[in-house]
Amino acid sequence: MGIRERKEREKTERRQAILMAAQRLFNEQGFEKVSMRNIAETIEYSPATIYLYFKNKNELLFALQSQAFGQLARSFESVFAIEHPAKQLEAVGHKYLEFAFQHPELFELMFVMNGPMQAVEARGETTPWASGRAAFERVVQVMQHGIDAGVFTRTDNAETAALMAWSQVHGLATLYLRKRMMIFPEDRRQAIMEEVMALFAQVLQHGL
Amino acid sequence: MGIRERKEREKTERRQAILMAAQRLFNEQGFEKVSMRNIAETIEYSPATIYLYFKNKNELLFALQSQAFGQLARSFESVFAIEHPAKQLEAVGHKYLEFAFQHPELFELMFVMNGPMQAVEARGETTPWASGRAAFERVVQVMQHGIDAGVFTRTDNAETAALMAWSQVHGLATLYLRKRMMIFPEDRRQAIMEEVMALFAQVLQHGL
DNA sequence: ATCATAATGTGAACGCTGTTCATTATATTT
DNA sequence: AAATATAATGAACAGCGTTCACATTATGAT
Repeated sequence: MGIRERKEREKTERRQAILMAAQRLFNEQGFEKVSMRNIAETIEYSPATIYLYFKNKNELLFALQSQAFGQLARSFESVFAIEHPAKQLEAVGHKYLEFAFQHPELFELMFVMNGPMQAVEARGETTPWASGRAAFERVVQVMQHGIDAGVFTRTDNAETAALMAWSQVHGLATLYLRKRMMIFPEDRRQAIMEEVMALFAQVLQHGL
Repeated sequence: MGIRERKEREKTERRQAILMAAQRLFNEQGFEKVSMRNIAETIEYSPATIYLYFKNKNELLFALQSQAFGQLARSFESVFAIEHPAKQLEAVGHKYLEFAFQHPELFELMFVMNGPMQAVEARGETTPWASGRAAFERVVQVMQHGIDAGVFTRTDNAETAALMAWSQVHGLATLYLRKRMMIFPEDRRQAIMEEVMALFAQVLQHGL
């Protein structure tokens, strides 16, 4: 009897439907419109029903965040075709920025919102933050490649160097997305960001 | 008749009392507890009364944010005593991190929350974001000093270079405060951040 | 001192939020 | 067909920002 299997399959299908509805709300309406009631409405369920599939909103956001980090990590994959380590690292940085600009609301979920991380904390130390770690690991990999190739010689710690590069680009992205670039004229913001990216690439080579 | 003056003074005093109450709530209870109702309760007023002194919550947050940026800018002042440009810049970075760690909730208000920036947007293009600009200007000043002294030679654009340095430290601070350092073991996080800061200082000198 | 006017403060309400729980409806098993 | 297990829901709670008709208090003019 495949009833048990069908039930399970249907259950995960409904779970996925909830996640997709939430993702759509994120992308189309912004994170502020992602309420349990709005999600419920788009899948034509009662708000209470969602709680049969997710313990609470934080867990739902966590699941969504994990998916989003998967997307980001996948978007990094193409850069492994590039050989020159410095160019490769630069490409990762631009992929990161591209993702941030194309999915600002998902980016917010991944790096700004409290909800998903509270879910991680609530789960205790048993389950680490796997999706975030996996995405970061790709950058570490790129950095290690540069160290092994003898292009980056000032450190042998790929993790620290990767975090430095990540922080640089992440800082730029968040300052922009959180509207803190308002100190610059609107028509100059894009150009300034590109200048910063170019300057950082140069600094990595020769210093400032 | 100094009645007019007294009235005005009393009005600004009450406005200030509201801001102080809000600031206290920020620092002691966290940004989530800063509700109009909680602010009203701590100054023993009705929630509706606050709207006689601030158009809405966003404007209140904006006023608070401006004060906080003033604090940050003031905390930068001591570094101007340092002569060597690289050391000076490094000191600014550490002051920034120090501020972020000592006032995480204010930092959130300054760099993460939407409210205050929505107030800026609502005011239209007439009033720029002065408090943020002023704080950034100090970093530009430090960077310009380094360029003029011939220590930083790879660019003559102090603003771009300042934004690069700001982004680097800001990215590190936000990743930490937004709990995205969870990919590292808890007891290693502090050390890793210091390693990144040290590495960046080194990279500014010689590249990676 | 009395009265009109201006300034200041408030209670109650609206629609929104996440979440819980007793109840109802549906599907499966006996 | 009856009993049981699964799935879904309506209603409620306490919180949120905000508005507005109303009440209170302080000022100015007579």
